[in-house]
Amino acid sequence: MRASQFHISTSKETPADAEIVSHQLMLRAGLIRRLASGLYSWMPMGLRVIRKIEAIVREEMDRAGGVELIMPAIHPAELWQESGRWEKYGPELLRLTDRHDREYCVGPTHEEVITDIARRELRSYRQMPMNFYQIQTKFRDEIRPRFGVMRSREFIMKDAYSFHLSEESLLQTFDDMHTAYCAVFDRVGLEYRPVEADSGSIGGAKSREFHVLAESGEDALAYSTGDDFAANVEKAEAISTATRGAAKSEMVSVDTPKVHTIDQLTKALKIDVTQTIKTLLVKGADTPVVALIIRGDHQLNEIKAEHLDAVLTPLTFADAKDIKAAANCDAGSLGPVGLTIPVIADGDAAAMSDFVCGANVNGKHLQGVNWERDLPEPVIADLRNVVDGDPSPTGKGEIKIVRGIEVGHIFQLGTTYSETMKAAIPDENGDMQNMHMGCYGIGITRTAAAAIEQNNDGKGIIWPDAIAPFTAVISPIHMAKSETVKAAAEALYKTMKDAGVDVLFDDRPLRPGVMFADMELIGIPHRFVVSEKHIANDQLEYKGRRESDAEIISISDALGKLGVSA
RNA sequence: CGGGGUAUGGCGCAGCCUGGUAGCGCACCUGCUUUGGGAGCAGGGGGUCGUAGGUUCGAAUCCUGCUGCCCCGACCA
Repeated sequence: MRASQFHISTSKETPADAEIVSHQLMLRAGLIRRLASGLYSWMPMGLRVIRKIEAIVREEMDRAGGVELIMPAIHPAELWQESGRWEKYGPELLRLTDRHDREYCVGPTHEEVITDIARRELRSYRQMPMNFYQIQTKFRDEIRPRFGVMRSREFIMKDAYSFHLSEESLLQTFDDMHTAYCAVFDRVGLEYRPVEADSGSIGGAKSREFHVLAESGEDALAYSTGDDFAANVEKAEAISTATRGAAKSEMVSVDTPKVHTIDQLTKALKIDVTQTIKTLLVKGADTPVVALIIRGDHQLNEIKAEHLDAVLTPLTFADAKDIKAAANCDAGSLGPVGLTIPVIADGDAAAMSDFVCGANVNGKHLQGVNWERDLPEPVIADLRNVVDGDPSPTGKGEIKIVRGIEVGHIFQLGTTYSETMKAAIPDENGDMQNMHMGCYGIGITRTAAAAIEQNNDGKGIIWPDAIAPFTAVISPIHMAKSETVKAAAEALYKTMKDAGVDVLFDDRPLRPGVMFADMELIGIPHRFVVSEKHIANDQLEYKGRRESDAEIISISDALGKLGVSA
């Protein structure tokens, strides 16, 4: 591609409302342009990255036995009503009505549509297993789109759905997909980690997320130093090893005016945060509210809390009125002593003795509180986020926390959808069996952003070769003034094109500094500079995007730098 | 959804407090000079100052409504 015939649109200035580096660089490099909140155009330079990621995903999906199709972006409401998700999915589902007053939604995911296809198309166990996939634009009406294409409303996703006669077959495909996903992210060239995850609203049994490791990631991941355990913090089991000490103190009430937070409490009473507990009231499934107890320094894991039978789904914190009704005080003075509502405590909180908590009287806290003696033994459940240094749930090593960007997620759905949508198939004996399903997603556009998040420097993006918009750039110095430079650059361009290199020929009549800065911002991994200086010796200058210095090489060695031959 | 901020040329901003009819940098166009790390000089084009209303002789500026966008929050015990 000749730069003069392409569209390059770079900017020196960082857009004011872009927060994270990938968003800033995508805008500055002219990869994307914003149309409206959470809606982005992929400009020619950016689209090349998307196409390359798609190609890798497609190849690995095909290799793993996937079969590509494409489904509509707009879905009839009936299908979603049939699965029950028309009501369950909530406001993220963009609904619309056509001229005949029929209701539709813009597909945020395609379980309903594919299940409908499967129940019509798959009529014999002999056709199983089947793994359909598509690469397509999705829409989710996020409450708060941010970080550019990292969390946009419209985005490109590869979604695959597998159908099986048996659970064993599903497990096999799940493993195959795991392998395929690793192959994808290996090829894309990113540092990533597969982790155990909660399956969330989609439902189903087991799921695994693929995260690109990056400080700016929205997810916290826990891994073990002792073995290969890795899980999203949402999912990672907190192990309580503490044993309760004997009660040493009497329970006393102390005045704590204006103390509403754990931080204020530890300062006011000059105690360690690990002697305190937090009491959180949430709406209950059978009672108006339920009390959840965790140690003062721990954080409630909302996913774990939501999984408790006693807790209303979705998890909803009690409002001031509910709190007043249950404990006759404000939120800052809550404690478990004397409560008549269900009390569920995290393992570590239940193992405490002589602890401090709110007195359920505004401006008062209780010290020296002990389970059993001062209040009933609580129901014990895992309620908190794991923290750095926790023992690994596998019993080997301890937990470390890193941050990641979720770029892939694979689920075992089981028969959730096939049951509600009646997708059954006769087995060898002619008995109808609900299909077992799996689903597997990769955020194509998010992967591009994650790649930048992980690979950039002060000058701009540093694309991994596999997904760079162009693998190499030829930068001729003052080509307009030098026939020899022009001839040599043209010749090199032809050689590279003929060898199948995805090369950009920067034939724009620009000063060298401008060309270099542009290409470094855009992040082209390999640069070949053709100039009068070296041309007499049949040489040119090569520089890798990550390297600080250029090297002088023979023109005939240029292709070798890219690992290709003519 | 709650709170905060913001809206001025394609982009980034100043002007607003103290009302007098719009300016800077980048980008763009023309010319000359320059030419291996985002050139210099000269000239030029482009803005109903988000929108609707109000106050005023006069509104980018003051007031009100609306809308867009951004940030924070939705973990507080």
